[in-house]
Amino acid sequence: MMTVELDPSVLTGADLFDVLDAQDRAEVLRVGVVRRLPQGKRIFAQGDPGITCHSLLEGRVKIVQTRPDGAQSVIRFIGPGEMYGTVAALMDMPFPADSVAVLDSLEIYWPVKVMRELMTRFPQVAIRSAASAGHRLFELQNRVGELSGERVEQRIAHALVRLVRQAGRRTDEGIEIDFPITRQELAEMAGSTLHTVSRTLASWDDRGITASSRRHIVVRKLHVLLDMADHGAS
Amino acid sequence: MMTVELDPSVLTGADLFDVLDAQDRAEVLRVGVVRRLPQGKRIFAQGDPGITCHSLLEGRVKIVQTRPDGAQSVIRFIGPGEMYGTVAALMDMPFPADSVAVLDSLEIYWPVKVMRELMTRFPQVAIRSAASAGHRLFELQNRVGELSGERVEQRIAHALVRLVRQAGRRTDEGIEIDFPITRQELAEMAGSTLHTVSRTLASWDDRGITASSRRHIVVRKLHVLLDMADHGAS
DNA sequence: CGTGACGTTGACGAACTTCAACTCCTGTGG
DNA sequence: CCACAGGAGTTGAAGTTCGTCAACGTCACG
Repeated sequence: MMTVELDPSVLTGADLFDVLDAQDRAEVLRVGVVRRLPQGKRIFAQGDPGITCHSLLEGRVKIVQTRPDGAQSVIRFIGPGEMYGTVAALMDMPFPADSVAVLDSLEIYWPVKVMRELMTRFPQVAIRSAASAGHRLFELQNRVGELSGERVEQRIAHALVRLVRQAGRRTDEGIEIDFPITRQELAEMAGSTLHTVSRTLASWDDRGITASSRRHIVVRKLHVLLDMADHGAS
Repeated sequence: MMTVELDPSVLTGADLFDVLDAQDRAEVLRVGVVRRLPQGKRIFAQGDPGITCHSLLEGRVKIVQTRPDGAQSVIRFIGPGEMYGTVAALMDMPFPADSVAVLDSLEIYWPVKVMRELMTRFPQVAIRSAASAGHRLFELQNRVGELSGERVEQRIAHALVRLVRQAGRRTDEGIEIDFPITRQELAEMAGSTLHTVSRTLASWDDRGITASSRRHIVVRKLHVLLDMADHGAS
């Protein structure tokens, strides 16, 4: 494992730590371990004991659940500044899903024991962490609602809207998803198959709603997507 | 609104408060409002500002999400001793779903301001609350996985297993769901329709797996149900 | 004893998945 | 620099699951 030189500013964007001043951030950094994650690297595995809390510094990580029959679903994508694995670790439970780097990435992690100390010393960190868990709770509640009633096209629209919010970058072509994503992954977000996603994107491309290519999606007409997401209007 | 005479022991079963001694529990009770909930009463509505934290003392409450097209999904059922509405309130957000009493029930609630004070004075209450939110997070994550790949029968099996764990009562006939539940509600838990649930239960009844009647379900062969839930074996 | 809410059952077909065969990139090693 | 291997994507056709429509039972309660 290599050690990487970093100055405290790398934690600036992190939800959990931007409430701290530079000195405290330096302290938080000092007690964590920074490491590179090559693309495809599995950071932790579903079922492993949750003994580490992670925060992404650069790149992109996906959280994937595998079911007994082997089918996978993408629970969420993690961007720079987001924490993951934290809830399981703090609750002393096994990780409920795998986490995999989808890009060459950089993370910092702490043994849960250390994170607990940090949270005691810096209660704002604990509060932020709880708030983030709360938001995820609501988001999952919405997803349960979506998955249990909506048609596939609508669910794919929802998934894509979510990606736009989380990883959308404005360009003159429209809003671009800023990391490479496959149809398979989009299917695993929407609870569908890569075939159906492929057909759906093809149709949206035809209608000028999106412009998609290999592992790359640009949303050209977000309003249409939003419409589909909550009316189901085609 | 009527006031109800209660002694502190009513909070004994409550996850959140059984860490407190009798005196502290009495204090917690004193600052809350106890009220009866007739069957069908809506306690709070999706979109309402979350300004109250609730705990069920007796009866049964369902948390239901309504989507723009009018379709509903049952997010969870609340039993005695469970909290609800708390996460939204503490996060100062609108309630993300309706809550409705499915039986004549009894609840206690606190303005969120008061709950925050209680949590400051009794940090164990805050810790319990966070742990409970964490468990719900994992449960929802699993449900997302289930809803996005599994076949209907398997999803209904999951829903029923969940009900057994939460509201199962051993009888000599098998394990009985201890509150009245309609096929419609089971369908809304499993992301299906009352028709499919009706057919599925009929088939299970034939095979001796369950014994269902009007708003009433007894599970006779839990192992078969568990098998179906995670193998998909029929 | 009538009026709703709840439940059942059959027929039908749309929506998707599954299967299969092909194409097109992209990176790698000879 | 080219060949080729494997990942990613496309597209048609076949097959199934399940939702939808419709009509009818039945239980509970006033």
